[in-house]
Amino acid sequence: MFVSGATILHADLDSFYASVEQRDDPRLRGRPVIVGGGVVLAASYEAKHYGVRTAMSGGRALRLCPHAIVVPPRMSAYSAASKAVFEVFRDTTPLVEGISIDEAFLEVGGLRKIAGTPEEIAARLRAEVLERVGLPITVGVARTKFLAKVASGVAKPDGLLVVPPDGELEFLHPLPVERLWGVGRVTAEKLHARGITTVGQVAALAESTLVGMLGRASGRHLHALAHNVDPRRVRVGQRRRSIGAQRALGRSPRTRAELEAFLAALVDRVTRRLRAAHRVCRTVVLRLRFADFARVTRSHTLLQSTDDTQLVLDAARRLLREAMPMIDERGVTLIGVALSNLDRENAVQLALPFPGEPAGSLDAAVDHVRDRFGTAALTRAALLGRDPGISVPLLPD
DNA sequence: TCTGGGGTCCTAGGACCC
DNA sequence: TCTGGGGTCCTAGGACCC
Repeated sequence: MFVSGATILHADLDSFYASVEQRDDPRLRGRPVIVGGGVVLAASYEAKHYGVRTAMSGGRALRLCPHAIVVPPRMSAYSAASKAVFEVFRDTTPLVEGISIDEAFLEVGGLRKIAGTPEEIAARLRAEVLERVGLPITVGVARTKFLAKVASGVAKPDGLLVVPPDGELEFLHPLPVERLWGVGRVTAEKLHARGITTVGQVAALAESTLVGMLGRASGRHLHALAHNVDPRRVRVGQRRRSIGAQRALGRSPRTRAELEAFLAALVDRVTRRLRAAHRVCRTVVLRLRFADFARVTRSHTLLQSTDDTQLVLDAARRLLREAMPMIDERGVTLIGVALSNLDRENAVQLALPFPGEPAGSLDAAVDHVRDRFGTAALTRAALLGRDPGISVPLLPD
């Protein structure tokens, strides 16, 4: 069925973590609440009124709002609240695309006959989230995802805003460029430097001009958004593309042994999550941050996908060892591990008679590849085997 | 301002293939 | 010995989002 009109909802919980805290502790209601410690993870609207913002340092936040109440985060409570809210989403429509712990897109275009107009559905959704979970939520309704997201941002907090299809550019063009999804500090500064502050001014530029300023992808993206061109559908069942964990270390120097212990704990955490999700990874990424806040990554792609703690740890240790000179020189303040290239098998593994079972010998795997996929696949497999200690002969065509 | 933890996507160069 | 075009994969870095 072809659906037109403003049928996409963007539902976004307001100051999510802080709202959960205010819900669970009546003494916090109506008062400025900051969730976090070193940095602000979330701030209630009472705190935002004083200029407190997410990701701000705790010290600065308390200078802006000295009487704020600081509470430590309770991730399991937020996770449970998120699950309950997503249940309400899925009771509203099967077409739910989660974006993060506290926001989602909902397609409601097919529900007009049974559930009413998108605006009616959105109003009911807000009432149900409040009644069933006890949290305020803002909903933007528009014809495109991007515009629905902009609408919810403008309607916050605790609001509902519908952008009618015949009023899209009138709504969009007066807004500041920072409202565009994908425009952060760096891009905003580049635009400001050329005197561009509104979406309308961006829309007046040629795509080639924007590409010249911001690069190909960003330029095209921004050009499309400024003209409200966004053909993306609401998609269910989007899978995660990486899984990571990290730990801030403070400024005190760390020994190699301490770093290895942190690394092992991180690898244990991410591989547990990997297995719980029934996924496998092929690339292990070590993340480091130094005292001057510069960041680097070092990565290694395994010959075969795995969910094994020890194999991932071996790779992570090797990366850490190679990075030690850099760490000794600059001092490390954060260590992290990410697993990516999820569920990407390679030719050798595909060719094994029993996928997941270790090959008896690499020679056997090589024979399988040649027999079943031909020599081209074998050379590809050989490339993947450039790991130290593993040699696969490169055969001529 | 002195900074957490979890993600996504894009770019660019080198190595290699057909 | 020098020459092409189109493509994939890996690695590293960066901007951005919540």
